[in-house]
Order: sequence, then structure tokens, then C-alpha cells
Amino acid sequence: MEQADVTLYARFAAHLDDILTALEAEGLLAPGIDRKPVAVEPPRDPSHGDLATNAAMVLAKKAGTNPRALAELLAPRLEAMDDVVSAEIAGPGFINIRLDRDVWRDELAAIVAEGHAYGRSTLGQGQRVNVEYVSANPTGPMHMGHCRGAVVGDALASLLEHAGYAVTREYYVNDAGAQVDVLARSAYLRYLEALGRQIGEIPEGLYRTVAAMIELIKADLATLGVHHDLFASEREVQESGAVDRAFEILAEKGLVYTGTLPPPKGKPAEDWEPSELLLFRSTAFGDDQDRPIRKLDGSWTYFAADTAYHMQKLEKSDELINVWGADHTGTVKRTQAAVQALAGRPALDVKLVQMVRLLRGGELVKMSKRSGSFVTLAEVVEEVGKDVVRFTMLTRKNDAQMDFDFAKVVEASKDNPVFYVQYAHARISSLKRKAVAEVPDLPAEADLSLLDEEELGLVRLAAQFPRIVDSAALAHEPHRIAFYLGDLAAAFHALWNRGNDDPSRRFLLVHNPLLTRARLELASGIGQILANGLAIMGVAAAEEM
RNA sequence: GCGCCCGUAGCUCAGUUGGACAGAGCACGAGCCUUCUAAGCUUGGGGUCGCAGGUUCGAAUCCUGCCGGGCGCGCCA
Repeated sequence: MEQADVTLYARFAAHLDDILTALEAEGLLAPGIDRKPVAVEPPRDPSHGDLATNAAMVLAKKAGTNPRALAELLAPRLEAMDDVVSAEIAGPGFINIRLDRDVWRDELAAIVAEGHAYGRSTLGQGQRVNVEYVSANPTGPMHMGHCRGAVVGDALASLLEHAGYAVTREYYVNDAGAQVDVLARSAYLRYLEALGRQIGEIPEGLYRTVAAMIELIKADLATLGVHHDLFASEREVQESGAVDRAFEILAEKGLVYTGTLPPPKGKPAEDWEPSELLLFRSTAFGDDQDRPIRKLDGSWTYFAADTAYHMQKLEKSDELINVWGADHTGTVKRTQAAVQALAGRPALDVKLVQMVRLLRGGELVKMSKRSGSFVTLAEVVEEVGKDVVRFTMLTRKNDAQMDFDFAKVVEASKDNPVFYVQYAHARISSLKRKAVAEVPDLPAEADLSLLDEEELGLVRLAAQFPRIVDSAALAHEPHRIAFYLGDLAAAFHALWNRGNDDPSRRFLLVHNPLLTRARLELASGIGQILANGLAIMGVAAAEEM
């Protein structure tokens, strides 16, 4: 696996760490202070410089001094570093660092040299993460309700891979239980009829029906570019004896008992009767109620099988992530409780994706399962394209409600981030083609000293990409990539538009091959970041539009 | 009744896990362009970050309590 070099920010953080160690050795700083909160970041306001650190503010209290005094100790040593032009104390104790311009020129060169590896990191250190997503019941083709989870899960998995985790993409097939059999059978037959196909011989039994449904689902997901490594079967989990094993473990920990649950709350329960059940003590981990393991008829509950399934995942992974629909809100705590009980630590994060409302020119598209008038995933992908669906699904936080308007998402305008980002990449691709074709004597090497302050500002934004990837991966929030790409595209377009008023600011200057070459390098670097970010999202980087 | 999520500009939403005067797009105001560097550009106005306390050098961000929305709450999956 290719890995990017240590980022600019990490490099300076390491230098800063050395300085702190030296101060300790010299007796100027109390030893043993936790340095975790120390950060080296780009300042919000670019006029403050290239880098800023909060070290003085964060450490002052424990060092028994005030931020200002500590900053005055640090600043001269930071200023003595290579590449540092100045280190000034500002505000409550920030240290603002200005770097030699060559740092950014070198960073641009690094972006171009590392290519698609730029932005990859070793943050995950090969830790094994299991991402479970989609996991729709195999009762019919994918509809739009499943779409967002599919994209969020897939992009999250890809994001974690870029950040150095070993990722497994998994789909949990709910193929156990009599009801699923009935549902699957009827839904499958109806689907075949709807397609006008000959039904022929009726599929025999649960297994074949479910298998056929899964093939349909895989095909639907493939149109979105979504592929799983593993399809785990609930039926197999139950038949393998994993459920017994899981609850033997939990019983040994004293977390299983026989008891009676209180009546359900919220709505009046006419048919409710108290009964003795085998229960899991999920309240020990923050759930509001203990959860049944066996039904009255002695069979396992869904929760019991799910617990065993998570145990299986834990055997192969260090961390688990489930991407679920918001209608599963109520089951999050019990599942996390089971995982914590089995793993000995909270190892499950659940991302709940909110509903997507389908609109067409502002009008709500009505969907009703009963009338069979739901909009399928395949239909939407066919109408607007895979890239538009994927990008749009990542323009909101997963837990925020979203509108998907067929008219707006295909609009070719600045309001549409999908278009705006792809257009930036296409524009750069077009520029590269034209430069080669139209500018004579284009040098092979770019002289980046020709880039001015404004152009280097764009590099500075591009150089934040590795940080964005890491922070998005840590937060399990792939949408951050989409927002960042929107910002980068906007900055690039703005610079490009300078050429409208001032032709000397254009990227392509037929009579100035040297400057054209330098600006071409800048554009290539931006294009590379856009491509790398889009790759995480699973969206094609358009060469032309 | 309980749990989870949310409340940021007129609208739709970001906000780098506690940082420096709270951001973007739309809409609104004012200029510019009519350009094969095309599907506009530049530039303004606009916010008690739901309310009230608390934690500390510092809070939209963390804690508590309210107000107001959404979702979910049986051995269903």
C-alpha cells in the first residue's frame, strides 16, 4: 500500500514536541505534562500566518505559569527552525507561524509527485474495522430508502481505507424467520411479474428465494458502485450455534437472567400480559430496559441473533460500525450494550441515516409501499446517474434530513455542488489538454517560484486535504470530504475567473510557456486533490462535461 | 412517561471534536461582463448560535434545567 509522507502539520507538530522536550530537559518546563491537547493547525484567518499552535495556552496551567510567559519561551525556538520566517504571539496565547514560501511550493510538488497517494495516511495503523451497511431485508429490489445508507456506508468504508484502516464491507441478510419466507416469496414473484418475465417453476423454499433476491440487490447496488466483501446470513448465524456461544459468555458474566419486563410504554397495550422471559441485562450498559433473548416459544429473538452476529464480527475486527436507517434508533443502545459486554469495551459506533424526501421541481414525489409506487434505486440511478446520486447523498450530515430534488441535482449551475466540483476537475483536465496543444515550448519542469501569493493560497487550501481525510475518518463522517471539495473547487474557480478581467492572470498564456507551465502545475495539484477526494466518495472525476 | 437526534442569516445548511471578530450557497442591494477562461464575475447589508445558568484563560461546541420540533419505544424484523 502506498502511503503519503507525513503531513506538513504533523512535521511541525513533531518539531514542537522536540522543543517541549528540550525545555523539560533544561528545567524550564515541568516534566510529564500531557501534550495530547497540543495542536498545530492552519489558522482560521489566513492573515494570521501559515500555522498556529495552541501549545502555550493548553500547557500553561499545568506548567504553573501563564500562557503568555510560556509562549515567549516557545516562540524564539520555533522561529529558529528551518523554513520558519516568524513566530508571533497573538491573542490569548496563540503562536502564529509564518513559513518560507518554498514550503508551499514543495507541498505542491509533493501533491503532484504522490498523485493518488496524497492524502492517504497511517492513522488507522492497520486496525481492522467492519462497516455494516444496507442490510435491507431481501424482500424486493432496492428503493430510495436504502440508497442513502448504501452511499454513506460505502464512502465511509472507503474513507477509512484511505486513512489506513483494514476495512471489511459487510451486509447482514435477515433471512431467518417464517415471515421473511412469506414476504420474500411473494415479493419475488411479484417482481418477476412486474418485469413481464415468465415465472416458470416456482422457486422452492426460502433458500432459493432469498438467494435470488440477494442477486437482485447486488445488481441494484452495483449500479451505484457499491460492493460488499461479505454477505452474512442470519439463518447461518442461528444454525451455527453462535447464539448459544454468545449467551454462554454473557451468562458467565452474570448478564443473563429470567425475569418479567414492565408493560410497553407510549401507547396503551390491550393485549399485553406479563410473562417470564430469558433476558439480557442491557441496563448495565445504559439501556433503559433489559432485552429478551428467547421468545415464549423458545426460539431466539432477533436481538439474540444480532448479538451473536456482532460477536462474529468482533472475532475478525477491532472496531465495528453499523450504518442503519433512523427507524432503528431504538435498537442502538441494546446492540451497543451487547457489544460492550462481549468486547469488554465500547467497540460499536452506529451511524443513523435520516430519511430522504424525493422531490421533483419542488413537488413531493409520493411513495407508498402498499400501492407499490415506490421509486426504486435503479430508476433514480438511471435518471440522474450514479455520480449525482452519490455526491448528493454526501452533502448532508448523515443524521440530518435531506431533500433530493430530481430537477436540482442535475442542474448545471453554481448552486449545485455536484456540478461545481466536477466542473472544476473537468476544467483542469481541459486546461491540461489545451496547454499541450496550444502552448509551444512548454518546459518539462515547472518553476514554482513563479507562483505568486494568491496562487500559493490555493496550495495552502489543497494541503489541508490530508487533515480533512484524517479528521473525517476519526469522526466517521464522509460528508466532510464533500464540503471540503466544494470549498476547494470554489477557490479554484475564483482564481480562474481572475483571468476574465485580467488576461495576464490566465492559466494558459500562449506567449509565456514558463508561467503557463508553473500554473499548469498548480492546476494539476488542485485537480489531483479533487480526484482523490472524489475517489473516496466513489464519484467519477469528469475529464470533460 | 422514557430514550436518541435536532434548534446557527429570511431560506437550505457547514462549523476542522474547546480556540482568535460565527461561515457558504440561495434570496436581497449595488456595480461589471455579453466573454468560446461556457453553463456568470466582483462587491455590500443581514445572526442575542432556541432560553437560563454552570465548568475555564476561552463555549455554537462540554454539563444541568427549561422551551420548541423530529424519530423511536412490546417476544416485530
